[in-house]
Amino acid sequence: MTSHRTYHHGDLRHAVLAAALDVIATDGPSALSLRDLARRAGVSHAAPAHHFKDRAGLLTAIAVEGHTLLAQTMADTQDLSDLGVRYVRFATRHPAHFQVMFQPELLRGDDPELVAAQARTSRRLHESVAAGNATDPELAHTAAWSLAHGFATLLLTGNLDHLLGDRTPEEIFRATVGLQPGPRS
Amino acid sequence: MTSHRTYHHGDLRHAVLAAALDVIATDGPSALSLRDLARRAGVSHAAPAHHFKDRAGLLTAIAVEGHTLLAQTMADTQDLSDLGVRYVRFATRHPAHFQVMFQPELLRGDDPELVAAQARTSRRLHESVAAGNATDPELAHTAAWSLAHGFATLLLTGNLDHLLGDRTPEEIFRATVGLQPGPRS
DNA sequence: TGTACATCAGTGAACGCGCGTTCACTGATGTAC
DNA sequence: TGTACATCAGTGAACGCGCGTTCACTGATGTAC
Repeated sequence: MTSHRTYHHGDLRHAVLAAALDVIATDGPSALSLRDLARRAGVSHAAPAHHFKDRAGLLTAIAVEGHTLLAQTMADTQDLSDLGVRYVRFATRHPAHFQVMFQPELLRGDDPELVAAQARTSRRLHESVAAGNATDPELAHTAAWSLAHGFATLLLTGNLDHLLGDRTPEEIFRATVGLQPGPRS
Repeated sequence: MTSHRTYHHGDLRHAVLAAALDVIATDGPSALSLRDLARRAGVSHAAPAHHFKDRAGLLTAIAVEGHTLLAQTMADTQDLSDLGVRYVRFATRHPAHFQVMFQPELLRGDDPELVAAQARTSRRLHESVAAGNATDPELAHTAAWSLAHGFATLLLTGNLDHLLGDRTPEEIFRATVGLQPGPRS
């Protein structure tokens, strides 16, 4: 309700990102259009291109942000199943980011910021697995990642709705992991 | 190269479905357009609507087919980790189906054929878990499904490419499951 | 403190494009008698 | 075996729409002197 319209938006980049996350969380990435985001941000239709060249640029920016958030969420723990819980937490808190960052065909795979952000997440995951001292760290890594990723994906696509009573997704995941112990050492 | 153009295509429904699967496997479901599929099938642009009212109708048909194929692939086994291997096999053999069938916002959720097909798959999964005699079948079911689904998803999005040497995805999954034994009985 | 200039962020009109949808039609096929 | 009619599958012209992109522009901000 800022009635004194300024010519400059002030923080259009963030406004467009926020609108995009909103659209993605509701209708998926395919529903995105730069014109629509401009409309939502109350700005002329050509303005967003100023900040993110095009759709792929915008989605890549979201993926970069997502990797940063994920790496943060997963910091400060060496426990493998706790890492999984945090992975699921990230997915529920940032569903739009999660949905975008693992769909390479939506992104500019060669973007240097993206490459760096992906590397940071990946390193974080590998560190914790290495600390677990498994016989085959690579497979342990894949198993842990698959389990958390599958749970998060099924959850976000509504395929686990029947489990959601009064428990949070994280609690359910914790219980699930309890049944499915980490790799034999 | 059938030069004698007939007015009636003969099997336009299948031709459109095949073209759609091709597009989805290459560029994802968002790249689908009925006009493009008509073009690929060599038919006028309004023809596909005759068979599948619209995009959602087409994708729902694909999801139904996918569930039927998945249920077939998973038939004839009671072993839980074998079930997972078959799940992964299905995903690699029918990547387009797999991509579509778990994205509810693309589908007509109330389509009776779809509901029935989903129920068949779900029943198949639950039967095998029940045979496993776990303390909490519901969680064992979720764990097994998450693991297989996560692996398949990461694989199809190219996030496990670094593991693919001369081994097939199924072999890698088998090794992964070996490290991650089923629920304690 | 004031002025001149460069840079940056956003505007708005215009364009061409591919899309879904509608609609009157036509050719092919199946069925009744 | 032949004819008449209904039904079905596909055609092609037309429409309106939202999109991305381009481009000359204008208002706001920052900096040098």
